[in-house]
Amino acid sequence: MTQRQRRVRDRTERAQRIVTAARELAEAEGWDAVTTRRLAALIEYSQPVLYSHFPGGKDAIMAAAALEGFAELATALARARDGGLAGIAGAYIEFAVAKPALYDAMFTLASELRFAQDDTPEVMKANFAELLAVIEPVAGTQDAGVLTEVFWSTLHGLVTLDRGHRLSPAHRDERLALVVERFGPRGD
Amino acid sequence: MTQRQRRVRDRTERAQRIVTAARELAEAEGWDAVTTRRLAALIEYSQPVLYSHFPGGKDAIMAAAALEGFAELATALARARDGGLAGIAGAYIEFAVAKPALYDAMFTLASELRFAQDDTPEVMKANFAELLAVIEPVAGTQDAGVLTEVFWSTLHGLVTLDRGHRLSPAHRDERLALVVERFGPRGD
DNA sequence: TCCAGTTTTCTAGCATCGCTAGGATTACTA
DNA sequence: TAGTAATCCTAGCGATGCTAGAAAACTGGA
Repeated sequence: MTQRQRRVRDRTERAQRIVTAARELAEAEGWDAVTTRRLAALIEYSQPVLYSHFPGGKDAIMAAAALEGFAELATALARARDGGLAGIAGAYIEFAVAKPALYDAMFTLASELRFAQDDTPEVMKANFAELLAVIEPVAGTQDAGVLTEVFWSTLHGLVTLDRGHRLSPAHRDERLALVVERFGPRGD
Repeated sequence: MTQRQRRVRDRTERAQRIVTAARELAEAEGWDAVTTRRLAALIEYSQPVLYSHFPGGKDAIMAAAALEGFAELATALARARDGGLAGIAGAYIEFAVAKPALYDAMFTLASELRFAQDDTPEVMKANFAELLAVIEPVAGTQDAGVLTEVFWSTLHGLVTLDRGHRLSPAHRDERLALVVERFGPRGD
């Protein structure tokens, strides 16, 4: 029986190696360079092995990578909770800059993952909860949930537009300061 | 000589037909369905003809479509200038909802077009100018240019996250109202 | 009107992609 | 050790973007 346990352990290890290889390759050369053939070569197995682990194919591998990303982003945000608005906004942007391919998998290329659904994984909701925890104290009379959605949208927009060379690189810090000021407690 | 003129006119007309066909197909079935073979069939010419018009291939065709999009967005924003923050924000989101594939070509799939460069087309700058014109009166002591970048990021984030089913569909109007309130003139 | 020369267009094919069927190999069971 | 079951690989399918070289159409001067 212990042999059977070793076999399933080997399988999960290999699944992890696939996702890790995909992430590294994506960060190094972009998701377009992540082909099933290159992945198979990296883990030193043939192509169909990938499909025994991820029946959904390449999309499923990207979704698995994205799920890891959500978990990592959630812990990064939790660590920055004490920093208030500026802290959590900075942590969010820092994550997106440090792992751009992963961020893409999470938000722009995730055709499989859905938010605000019943089957939405907990790790995905955790990110929203972290943002909400920081927004709530400064929401005032406004709906904290909706305000969190807007706050999140601003961060996401800053990240994606900046990466697309749409924003002036010189004003990066200024933008962050403005976000903190605009989403801070109202003066009235 | 007039025959030569007719020939160049035919060529530009055909180039336009290519871009138009690409846009219609993209809005109907997404950019993945826009293949060079289907485009060639739609304009009733063979595949290589596309490359005589757009040496850059499919990416160049998407870039041409994106440029049309920037022009159309600029006029839509200009028309909404009198509506202030709420008007222009609503016009921006309405454009993105009405032409989602075009919006993707402009912002998420445009690997060729660059902002904030010397060779940035005027139509792309015009969009920023329209937003700036509305932000400027409410910027107060803050840098209007940077504030416009943040305001734009918020709109872009709302659009992309909403399309990715990341935001609650029920709160769409509430989010817009919150944006207008947060980016309006400060109360102090 | 006919015939070079130029331009335009098409046929055919290359390399690569995601993905899968079917056979071969290995490991487990009795 | 024979039979069964799980595992893996070879080979190939259809489709993609793109391109070389042949074929066709148009041009302008005898």
